Amino acid sequence: MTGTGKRRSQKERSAETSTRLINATIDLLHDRGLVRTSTSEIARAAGVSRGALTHHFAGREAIISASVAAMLSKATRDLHRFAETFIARGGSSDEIVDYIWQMMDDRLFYVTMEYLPEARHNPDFRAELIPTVRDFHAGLDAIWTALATRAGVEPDHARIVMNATMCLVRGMISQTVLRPNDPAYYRDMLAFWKQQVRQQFPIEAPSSHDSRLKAGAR
Amino acid sequence: MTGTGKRRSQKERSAETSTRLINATIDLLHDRGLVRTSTSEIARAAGVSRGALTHHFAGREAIISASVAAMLSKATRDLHRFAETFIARGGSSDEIVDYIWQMMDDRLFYVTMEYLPEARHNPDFRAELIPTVRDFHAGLDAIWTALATRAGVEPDHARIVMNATMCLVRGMISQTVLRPNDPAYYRDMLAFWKQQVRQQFPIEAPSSHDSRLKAGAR
DNA sequence: TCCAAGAAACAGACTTGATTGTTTGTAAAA
DNA sequence: TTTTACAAACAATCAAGTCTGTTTCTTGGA
Repeated sequence: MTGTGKRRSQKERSAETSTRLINATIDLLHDRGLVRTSTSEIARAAGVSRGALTHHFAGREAIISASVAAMLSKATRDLHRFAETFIARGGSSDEIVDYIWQMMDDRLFYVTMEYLPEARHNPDFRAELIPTVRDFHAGLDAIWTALATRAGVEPDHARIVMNATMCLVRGMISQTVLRPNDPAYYRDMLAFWKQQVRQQFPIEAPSSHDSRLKAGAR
Repeated sequence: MTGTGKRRSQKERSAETSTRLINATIDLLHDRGLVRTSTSEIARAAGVSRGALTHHFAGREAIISASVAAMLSKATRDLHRFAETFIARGGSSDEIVDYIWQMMDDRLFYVTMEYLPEARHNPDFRAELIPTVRDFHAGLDAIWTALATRAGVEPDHARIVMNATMCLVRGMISQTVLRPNDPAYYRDMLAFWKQQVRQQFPIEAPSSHDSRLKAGAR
């Protein structure tokens, strides 16, 4: 796909296999879970040998950690991109809640649930992740402070609402595991929350943007 | 401890070792995590042989599943006990939120985080848990419908607030993993939430009950 | 420009350690 | 004496790390 021609620089080869391995790792974390994600399975899913994996990553923990960091970095970039357009067009709080749900429901928090226990019990693993998580939250902050400024609300208060939103969504996705196949439940709860948030940021709706995003059907 | 005398019935012996094994399993799930909880470790922590474990439980999955179910059942019993006194004395919504936080922060949701990934990827394991989880939620319902009736609020609306509370707390405890040592953060968020819930149940505070429960310091 | 070392990227076999389920043996209660 | 509760050795599996070998690219001098 990428290298159609025969001759590729080592940097290109290296970068591609790294990416393939990392993508395969995220896929496996999501589809089969951390405990079922062995280095052999990763190599197989990436279409490379196990030797290639050990060449690029020091060990299992290293490739897991790198993959999670890559996923978080991507989410952070997306977040900043969203913040830009959001600020430019003066979006509503509903939009933010919808975006956060979409983002978290699109594998992000499912994968997070996989590695959280490991992060809890493995200090090295946790320490390596915390900076990336901080960056992610900085991205969130950019959006919410914009909303707060526009609504004339204390940034600290906006931050509480932001964090509550994140916690709520985390909890909702956690619940999908033992309460599956109930999209209406999650839709209604998100609707309730959007209404609560609206009350915290009393802004006149600038235009009727299409915020009819549905909570994913699980 | 339990059996000081020498001669005990087989039923007694059996029940005690079972309990010891289950308690040890919960302890290990909480302290070291699911992946680090081997059957040998469980037996060692329970002070019995691995043979005893295999005699009482069909395998690793069985003892994990039984232990989690036991933990949930205990939480459900506690919930019903709380509901009784809560209804009797006409407690406030703040009390409920505090109780839920306490309960979830007292190992319940930390252990839950350990097995959620397994439940997500292992249909048998999940299927065995769902009924117990349902009972647990029925216990919650008892409390919130009492509050709703007293406040003259739609039970369905109370249920949404209840579920949102559970989700929020789940998300908060999830976050403690990658945002540790910040008790003020969790305290403030819980305070914010209590205020939100209060607005949903407009009741005159019957008496100044002592609701100054602190969010656990993590 | 071409051609050798040399280095980097990859492939695959091998070793070791841990863990699970199984099985056989023993003590205690029915 | 028969069954139940427990103990401990055993066998098989599996995954992670290590190591050795092969291919592909890079580099520097003729």
